[in-house]
Amino acid sequence: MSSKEKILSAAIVLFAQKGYSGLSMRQLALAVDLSVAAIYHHFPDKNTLYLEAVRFAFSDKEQVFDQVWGSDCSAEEKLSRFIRSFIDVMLEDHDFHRLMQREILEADPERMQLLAQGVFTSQFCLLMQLATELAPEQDAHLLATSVIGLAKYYIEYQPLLKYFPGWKPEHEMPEVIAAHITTLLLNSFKATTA
Amino acid sequence: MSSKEKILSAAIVLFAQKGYSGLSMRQLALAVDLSVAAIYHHFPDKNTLYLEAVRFAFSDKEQVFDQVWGSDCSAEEKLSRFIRSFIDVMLEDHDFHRLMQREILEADPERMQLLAQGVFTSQFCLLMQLATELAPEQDAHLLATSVIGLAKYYIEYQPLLKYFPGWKPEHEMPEVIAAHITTLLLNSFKATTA
DNA sequence: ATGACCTTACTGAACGTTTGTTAGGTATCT
DNA sequence: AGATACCTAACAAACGTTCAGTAAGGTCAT
Repeated sequence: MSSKEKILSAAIVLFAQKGYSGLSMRQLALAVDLSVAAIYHHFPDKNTLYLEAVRFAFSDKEQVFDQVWGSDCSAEEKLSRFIRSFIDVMLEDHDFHRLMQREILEADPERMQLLAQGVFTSQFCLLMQLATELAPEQDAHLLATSVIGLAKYYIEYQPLLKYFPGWKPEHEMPEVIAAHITTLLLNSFKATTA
Repeated sequence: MSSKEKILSAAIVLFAQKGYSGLSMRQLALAVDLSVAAIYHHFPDKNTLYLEAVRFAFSDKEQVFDQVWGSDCSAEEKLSRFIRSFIDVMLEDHDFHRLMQREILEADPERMQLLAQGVFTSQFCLLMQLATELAPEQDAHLLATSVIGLAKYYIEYQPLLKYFPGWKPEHEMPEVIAAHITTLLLNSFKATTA
């Protein structure tokens, strides 16, 4: 792995942990065992380093779900598998998830557009297509958003949810969350088509 | 309004915008038209100022939904009203919402516990109770989470969602979002009890 | 009523540290 | 010789924090 890549992947982790202004160039330099000036040899300034780190983190997240869409099973089964894969990815790659949360918080319009069109569009379209298949007379965009929203919320708010009454350890298990969301959605679709 | 309150309410807005390390004491002092030392007269240091600001922001959010729970209508209608109120509050008090997002990102266990038990527990319990009423054989905690998760996601991810294909301006209207979520959930409940 | 005294709310200036960034120099490899 | 990858050392600016001082307001004995 080249120094530049080492810097980028360390930056992803640290920016995700501490945020843009929370991470100093010296801390990053220390983490990759280089001098500060060495970082400035590879990147013109902190801001473009951050942008490149974000782009780097998002670069290989596109084709994770190919096995889901490729499999030839029922639409219901596809939804179930997508939800499960989505939760797994988000739980696995925690840094990616937190970096994304920070980007959403920042909500810079230009970067939002880049993120949407450059990274997630194809997945979102496939999900909308699946939604249309399952509930033809409903708004596909709203439905696709609901699917992702349900899954994302369970993961993002885990640290808070565990302090609410009625919480059980199983509420943090991917298969339990996935099963709950899937049945919730499929039940809803069943009612609308009936 | 006292100087202390003026500092706190300005801090809420600015911490929500820039994050903890993104806001300097000098910037805050400038915003409230006081000297930096004046702030230190009211608060021992930046960290406790932040904590007090968070507590201040969350302090009067408890009894917003009293009219929802107080009204004597069907459980379905109550769910519909709660979702609508929840979305309205989150859209209205944007600073509160962003500050909460930042707190979740930080995910400090002690503060999560404080937030959960001190601020949101009663609302969450009422929502769980409603969920049990609507779908007795399902996990109330998971259901309550789903309700909030659906609503929150639509608001948090608005800046991103608008760049996906199939987006329409109406997807940002509170009544449209609320209606979609409500029917989605009620349909699901209908299927499970049938 | 007045001067002494304490508290409260603030100010300007400074403390030492950390920040992003750069200049100049040194190896290593083509 | 020139490009590449790195270093140490320094820069000004901004950072959180503190200190000494001041002006205003209330309290209280005289």
